[in-house]
Order: sequence, then C-alpha cells, then structure tokens
Amino acid sequence: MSKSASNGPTIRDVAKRASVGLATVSRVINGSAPVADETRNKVLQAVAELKYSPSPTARKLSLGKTFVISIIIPFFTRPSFVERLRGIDSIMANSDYDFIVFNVETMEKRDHYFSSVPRPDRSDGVIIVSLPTRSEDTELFRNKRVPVVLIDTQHPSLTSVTEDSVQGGIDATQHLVELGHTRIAYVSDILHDPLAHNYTASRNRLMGYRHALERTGIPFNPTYHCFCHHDRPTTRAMMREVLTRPDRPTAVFAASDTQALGVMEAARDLALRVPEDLSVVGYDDIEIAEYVGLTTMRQALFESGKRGAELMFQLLDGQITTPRAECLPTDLIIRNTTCPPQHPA
Amino acid sequence: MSKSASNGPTIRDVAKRASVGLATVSRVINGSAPVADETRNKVLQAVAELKYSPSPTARKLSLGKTFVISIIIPFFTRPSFVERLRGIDSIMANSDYDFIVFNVETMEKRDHYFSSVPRPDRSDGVIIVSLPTRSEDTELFRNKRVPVVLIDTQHPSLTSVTEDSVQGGIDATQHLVELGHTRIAYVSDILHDPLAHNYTASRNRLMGYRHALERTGIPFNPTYHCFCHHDRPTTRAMMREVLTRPDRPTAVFAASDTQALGVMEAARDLALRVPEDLSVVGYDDIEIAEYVGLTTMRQALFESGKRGAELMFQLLDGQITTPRAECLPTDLIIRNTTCPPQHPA
DNA sequence: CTGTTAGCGCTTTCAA
DNA sequence: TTGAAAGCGCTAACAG
Repeated sequence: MSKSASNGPTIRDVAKRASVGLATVSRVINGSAPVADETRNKVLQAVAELKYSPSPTARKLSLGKTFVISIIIPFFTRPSFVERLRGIDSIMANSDYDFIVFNVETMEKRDHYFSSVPRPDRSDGVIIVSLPTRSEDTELFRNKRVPVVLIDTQHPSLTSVTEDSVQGGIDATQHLVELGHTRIAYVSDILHDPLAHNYTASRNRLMGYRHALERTGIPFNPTYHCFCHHDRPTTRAMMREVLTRPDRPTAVFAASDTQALGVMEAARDLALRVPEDLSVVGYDDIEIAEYVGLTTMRQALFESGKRGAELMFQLLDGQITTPRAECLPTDLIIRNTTCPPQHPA
Repeated sequence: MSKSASNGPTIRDVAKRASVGLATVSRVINGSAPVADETRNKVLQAVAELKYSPSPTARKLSLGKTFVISIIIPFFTRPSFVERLRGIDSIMANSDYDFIVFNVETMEKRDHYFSSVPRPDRSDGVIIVSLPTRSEDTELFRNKRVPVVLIDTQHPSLTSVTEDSVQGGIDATQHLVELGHTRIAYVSDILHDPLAHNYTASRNRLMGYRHALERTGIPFNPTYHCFCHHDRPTTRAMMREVLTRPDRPTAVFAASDTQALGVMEAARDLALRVPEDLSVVGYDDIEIAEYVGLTTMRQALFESGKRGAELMFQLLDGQITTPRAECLPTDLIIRNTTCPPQHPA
C-alpha cells in the first residue's frame, strides 16, 4: 500500500467519468490506437474537467523506460563544462526527457556513478563528459545495454564527439613559433590524474605542442612542461617560480583559459608585461577571455553539448547502430596577449 | 505489458533464489523490519550472486515518491547561478535524491515549469531560484502539496533563503559616499522584466542605493539610474553613452559583477582610468572579480544553495511546518576599483 | 519473524 | 472500436 496522500486524479477517475474503459483513455492520451470521435471527445472533456495528467512514474514503470538522460561530468561548475551543459540543455529542453547531472569531483564518485548510473531502470541513456573511459567501463555499459555518448573523450566502442586537441595544440604552438618564440612553455593539469580538469585533452594538446615544436626543429625541453592542479591561484604560484628561472620562457601555451589567467597573474606579480615580455595563449575561449583580451583556442563547447545530445537521441531511435566518432573544429582567436619576443633567440 | 527487454534480476528472482518470500527480500534491503540473521544472509548472498539492485522506478511508484527535487532556475549558465547550484549539489549529492534542473530563459518556460514541475508525481520538492513568485503561483504549489523553497526571492507563505539586498545596496553605496563621491550611478537590469537577471534583488539594491544616498543628503538623480539587458556588451555600450555626459558620474555601483565588467570596458573605451577617473563597485564576487581586482559585494552564493537544499530536506522531514525566511549576510570586498574622486563635488 | 496478497497508475495484449 | 485483465517491480498490510 502506498504511503502517499491523495495524488490527484488517475486514469481510472477519467475513465469512470467518461464512462469508458481505462484502456480507451490511455489510447486517446497517447494516440496509440484509433478511437471513435465521439468517444474521444467524452474522454477529452473528462480530462479537462478533472485537470488530469498522467503520472510519469507509472508510465515509466509500465513502459520500462525512465525518460531520463544522465550526464556524468566533472566539476560542472567550471566555465567550459557549463557551456557544454548548456548545449546539451538546448536540445534536451524540447524533448520528453529530463536530464540529471552527476557531478564528479573524486575518483570514488566517478566509479560510483559509472556503475550505478548506467542502469536501464535509472537512465535511458548516459552522456559522459570529459571523463576517460577504460574498456572495463565500456564493457559494463554494454552489459547494461544503456546507450552512452562521450563528449570530449573517445573510445573505439562508443560514439563520441570531441574537439581535435592535437591539432589545437599544434595550432596554438605554431602561432607562437611563427611569432619567433623558441622558449615556449606548456602549462597543463597534472597529466597522470584522470580526474584532472581535462586529462585526455591536456595530453593531446601536449602532443600537438611537441609535434609543432619538433617539426620546426625546436627541441622539446621537459622543464618547459609545467603542470599543477587546475586552478588560477595554484597556477599563479607555480608560474611565479618558472618565470624567475634564468632561461624563463618567452611564451606560454596554457591548456585552459583559467590556467592562462593564472599565468598572467604571475607575470603581473613579477612586473613582466604581457605580451611584450611574455606571450600567452589559452584554450577554450571562455567568456572572460574576450574581456581580458586573451589569445586563445576557441572550442565549440556549446556545440559539442548540443551535438552530443543529438547523437544520444539518434542512438535512442536506433538511427545509429555502430559507434560514430565526430570531431569538431577548433579556431585560434588572436587577441592581444601574443607578440614576437623582445629578445629573439 | 512492458516493451522493455529483460532488465536484470528483480526482487522476485532474488526471493526465489534465496527460497524466501519476496517481502522478506524487501525487508532486508530496506531494513524496514527485523529479519532473522540466517534468513538475512541467504538473501544477501542471493543479492550478491545475482548482482541485484532494486528498480528505482518501481520503488517510486510503490512508495508514491519520486526521489527527485526539481530546481527551477533562470540562465543556469551564469556564474552566480552556477555557484548556487553548486551549493545545492553539495547537499543533494549525499542524499537519496536526484535533482533535475529546469532552465528558464523565457516567460513561457517559466509558466510552463511553474505549472508542470511542482506535481507530486514529478517532484518531491521544488527549489526555485531567483524567480519571483506571485500569490497565484504559491496557491498552485499549495494545492499540489509539493514543498517549495525559494532562493534569492521571498514570499510570505513560502520558506526562503535570501541575501539582504537592501542592506547590500546601502553598504555598496555608502562605501562610495564615504569616499567622497556624490555623482554615483546605479546600473542594473531592466527592472520591470521579471525575467531580468535578478528582478527582485536588483530592485532591492536600488532601494538600498536610494536610501544610502538620501540619508547623506544626496538627492536621487533618476538619470543616474541606468539599466539595460544583463550582459557585458550591452552594458558596455550603454555606459559609453552615460560616461560621456557632461555630468558623468564619478562612481558607479553595478547590480552585478558582469555588468560592472561592462562598465569597466566602457571606461577603458573612453580612456577613463579606474579608479582614478571612475570608481566601480560590483555585486556577487564571482570568481573573476578577484582577478580583475574589482571591489564588490560578496554574496553567500554557494551557501545559499546549500542552505536552500537543507531547508528542503527539513521540509520533507516535516521538521519545518510554518514558512521560514532566512537571510544570509553580505560583505563588501574592497579591492582596487574604488578611490576618492579626483574632483570632489 | 516470514509468506501471501493487494495495490501504486499506467500500457497493452486479447477478446468481444 | 472498445473493455477486461494482466503485468511492470516494488512496498506494506495482514495473517500466520
């Protein structure tokens, strides 16, 4: 027996009032089978009089669907993640589905959500943002038979939408190289922490960075790869060290705008002018980047969320059967934190 | 009959395997009644072997609960809203409840969500952030018997947590007055649009502003109340006009940091130095405020979300029976965008 | 302490 | 075209 109080009219009340069977009510409400006009009207009227609207929960149970898409996302609070979420929302809001956000800030949370969220009676589908998946994970997903789409990461057996971070890394570095810089630092998250701001992407950007360097004949200097926890104050502190080294870099490519801001703060602390004494390029093009005039790689953040949601619906419709990996472009937005070095090497 | 495929083991499978009645399984799982140790172990083992976990949907239907708290929030993407959301999440994540975010960006959406979301079979409770409620709305909520808590707005019949915006407006203005300013502008959203960034709060801050002015004997000058759509570019454009007026203000108090940034951009456009030529104080203390050294009113954004969620749980527990209105403090953070005017009046 | 049974509100065969 | 009835997976009386 239910604990709940009287919960508004049920389909049974409507049927009674319209003097029809309750299956008929269901039929007119869902348009799932033809109903005589006259009957339909009676039902519609009863619905109106009772202000009836069907119970989502009962519907779910009967249909064996949940009508929820779960989003597993780290630090949903950070600007770039928020933007992706907004893209997802733009599609979701006009559907029958609700979405539930699972915010991951620790490994335990990650593991917990990875195993508890993708269950057919919990979510009809799950979108995973910026969280690398191992094969054991995907195995699990497949067993549970819940469709999954990845945003910002990839896996051979899952459909995904990513930005080309390797190319982004190349372009950003290339820009600095063309300006004449040779002492170019790369600052990123801690690359061996899968929960870092952006584990996979940071690694890929590093690859792009190294590639761009190498093809220009600039040797990769490991001491120019600086990494720390992904936040402004930490980055600032770290860079204060780096920028006082005798061979301090004349340019830095940061794996995110947030870190780029930390770099600029450090420069300010040391009275280094940007861009004259130090060129800085960021990554993401978050809203504030424009305000501070930061040169940065723009990612299709909103678009990635939107596209991910669209792919999810196609998966749900059975329109996609084999994993599809989409890749979104990335653009260098040149503003005024980069210029040729004062003392070319 | 269900459309769904085989959905994993059910309570019945467990019961069968453990050779007990299915009520017993329910009892050990929920700890809802004493069970003999031996029996319990048999059940637990069966659960483990089958990797059984109960269907949330069925549970909901049976219990007449949804285990979801809905959040109705405008522009959840903006920094200050994100911060409140994070506060809500901090409490929610450790509960049995999921939360669903309904993002309001138009009046239609608002009305739609206000009437469709607070239904007992859709949400066990709803938290409404920064959206004014009329008595017709609260009437509706009461009829539906869904507990509601308001964050950042108030209503006599609902429990709420707000910041004291009037006092905040007073303090911000007072700071400017004490510095010696007399030509102080107030910039805000469009105050007659309930969907403005922050309808109620903007109005209250205006009251505080006027109050602080008046008690110092500075007459309120309506042309110093500037308002426009809540975003940086628009504010920038508007302020470019205002700051070229012959009697241009020497200080501005902006109803949000975002708008304060727009003001500073306008100043930059006109080669006005901040704070020497123009003092600026913002509101919110969003993350970037520190980076740009903005003097601003810090609100307990995260805290408000956290507190709101806590109140919701108390409501759900029946610990609160009559509406309670809590008010959070607000602090002036003085950084370096304010100083005495160059040409005191 | 434990099993049986009756719902929760809906969708969908199956007959009529 | 329509109604009766079964069943989705679970909880909670009610007996035993």
